[in-house]
Amino acid sequence: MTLFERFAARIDDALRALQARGDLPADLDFDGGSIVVEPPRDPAHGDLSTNAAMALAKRARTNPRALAGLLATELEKLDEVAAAEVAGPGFINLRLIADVWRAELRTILCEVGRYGRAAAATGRRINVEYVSANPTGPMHMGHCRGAVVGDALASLLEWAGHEVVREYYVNDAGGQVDTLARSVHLRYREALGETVGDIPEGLYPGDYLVPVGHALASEFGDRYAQAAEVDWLPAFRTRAVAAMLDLIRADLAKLGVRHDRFTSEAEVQASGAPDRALAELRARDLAYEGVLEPPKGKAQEDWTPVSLTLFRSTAFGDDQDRPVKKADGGWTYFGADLAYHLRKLEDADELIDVWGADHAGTVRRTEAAVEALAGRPALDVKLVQMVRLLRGGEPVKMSKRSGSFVTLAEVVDEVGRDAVRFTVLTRRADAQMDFDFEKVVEASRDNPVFYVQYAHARIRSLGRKAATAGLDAGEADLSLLDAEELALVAQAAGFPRAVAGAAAAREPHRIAFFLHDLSAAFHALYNRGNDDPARRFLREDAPQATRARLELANAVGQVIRNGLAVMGVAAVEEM
RNA sequence: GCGUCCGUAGCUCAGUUGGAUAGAGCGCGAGCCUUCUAAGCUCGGGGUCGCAGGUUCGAACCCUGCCGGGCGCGCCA
Repeated sequence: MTLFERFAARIDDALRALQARGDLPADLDFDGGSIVVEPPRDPAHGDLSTNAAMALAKRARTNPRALAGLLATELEKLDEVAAAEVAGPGFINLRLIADVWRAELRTILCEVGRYGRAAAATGRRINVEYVSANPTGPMHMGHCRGAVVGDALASLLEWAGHEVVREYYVNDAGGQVDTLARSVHLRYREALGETVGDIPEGLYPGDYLVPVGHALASEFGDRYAQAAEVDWLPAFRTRAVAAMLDLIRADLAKLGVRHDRFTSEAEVQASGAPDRALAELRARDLAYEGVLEPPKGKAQEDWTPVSLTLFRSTAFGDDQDRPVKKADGGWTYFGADLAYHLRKLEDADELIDVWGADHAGTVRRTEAAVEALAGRPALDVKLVQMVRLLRGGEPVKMSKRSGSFVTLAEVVDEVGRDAVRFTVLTRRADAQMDFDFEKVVEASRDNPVFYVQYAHARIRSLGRKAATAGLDAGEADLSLLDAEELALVAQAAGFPRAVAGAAAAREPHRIAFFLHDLSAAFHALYNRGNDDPARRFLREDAPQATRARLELANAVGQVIRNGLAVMGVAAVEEM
C-alpha cells in the first residue's frame, strides 16, 4: 500500500467516524471516486492535500468549509499528522511528522526494484499491440515512436499491476507481400547473373532485398528464373516475409523492444476466424450486402458502385459502413482485423492498439467492431503522431522512392538506444514531435536524457567515493536529515502515484517528466554543497551526516532506476 | 466537404483526468563560481492558456461554434 493509499484509507476512517457521531448523514456514500489525496501543488501548503470536504459537501447538505473543519479536527488526531488546516474553498492540508518521510525512505531502500510496483491482485489482463510494421522492409523512424511508446506502455501497465501480452500483428496476407515477392524474384534473377537494371515502378527498390535474392538463388538455383509467377510466388512470398521479419526483429532488438507474440494475418484468415466473426455480425444485423456511396471531396471518374459485404459501423458513429469483404470475395484488411481483435480477447480483458496517426481514420470502425463483437467497448486505440527528423534544426530529407529512408537502425547506431527511447518518451504520444540528432546527444541541462542519467551517475559516484573513503560503514541515523532533505524524499515518494497515474491515463511520457523533475531536485540539493560545504553529501568531518545523506541519495537513485526501467532505459553508473 | 490530433511565456514543451497564485528548460537580465563530477550555480522579469459562448461552488482541462496547423478520408494495408 502506498503512502497515498494509506492516507486515503485514514480519511475514509475519519469520515466514517463523523458519520457514526451523526455529523454526516447516515446514507452518505464516500466511494464516489472523486475524493483524491495528493501532494499540493504548492509545497508551502503541506505534505498532503485532500478535496474530500468539497467533493462531499453538497451530498452531505452542508458547506465545504464547515465539513472540512470537522474532518480536519478528526485527522489531526492521527499520530502521523502534525497539523491539519482548512484552506481556500475547502481543501484540507495535512502536515505530516518528519518520521513519515524517514520511514518512506527506508521503504524505498527496502523494496528496491519493486518500489512503485502495484500489487498484482488488482490487475486486469491487457493485450497491447504495437509496431505491427508491414513485413516488407526494415523499420524506419516512422515506426520507432510507436515501438517505444508501445513497449513502455506495456511495461508501465505491468508496473501498475496488470498482466500484459505484447503483441505484433504481421500483415502477411495482402497484395503488398506479393509485391515483396516479385521484388525479391527480381533480386533472385540478379543473383543468378542477370542484369535487371532499374527496379520497376511499383516494386520495392531497397538494397536490403539483395541478400534475400542471393539466399533464394542458392536454395533454388535457376529453377524459377524463367518460370511462371504462379509457380514461384507462394514460396518466394513465404521466404521473403520470413527474411523481413528477421530484419524487423533485429531492429526491435536494437531498440530493446520485445513482443510475446507475433500473429500472422494469413493464419488468422486461414483459421476461419473472419467467417465466424462475420456470422456473428450478421446474426446481430450488423453486417449486410450493400453499395457504398462514392467518396466525397475527391475526383471520382473511376468510381463504380458494386455490392460488398459491409459492417454497419454507422451504428457506432462512423461516417459510413465499412467493407469486410472485397468484390473478389477476399477479406479486406478490416475484415481480418476485427476477427483478430476478437481472438486477442480470448485471453485478455482489454485491448490496446498503438497505431500511427495515419491510421486515425480507421479507429472508429475498429473500436466499433470490437464493441459489437465483445458486447462492450474493450478496445482503446492510442494514436502516435508523426516524428519530424532534424539535424541541427534542419529537416532531414527522406526519399522513400529510392528506398533510402532513414532507418531505425541508423538512428540507434548514431545516438544510442537509451537516447532514442528517452527522447521519444519526453513528448506526449498524441502530439507531433521533432527529433533532432544533435540535441538528443547533447550533454547539457536542456537534454533530459543526459540530465537524468547524470543524476543517477552522480549518485553512484557518491557511493563509490564514500566507499573508498570508508565513509559508508555503519548504520545511518535518518534523524539527521533536515526538512530540505526530507522534501526530496517526499518528491521521490511520488513515484508510485506517478506510475499509477501514468498507467491509468496510458501515458508513459509522464514517467520521463517525473524523473526529470526528481533529477532537478536532486541536482539542486547537490549544488547547495558548492556554496555551503556543510551541505555536501560527503563530509569527511561528519561521517554520521554523510551516511544519512548517502541513504537519501541511494533512495533517489533507486527511484530513478525504477523509472528508467519502466521506460526501458539503462541507468548508467558513470558518465 | 468529413473525421481526428494539436494550439499554454519570445522558443521547445509539461500541467497529477474539474481545484488553491498556470509550471520547467532554453533564450533574456542580474549576481556567483575554478567545484562532494566538469559539460556550471542562485535569483529575477516574462501569460487574453487560439477566439467566443455555455455547464458549476470552481474550467487550460468538460460541451457547442468559429480560427489556425498536422495526419487521414474509395474494395491499400
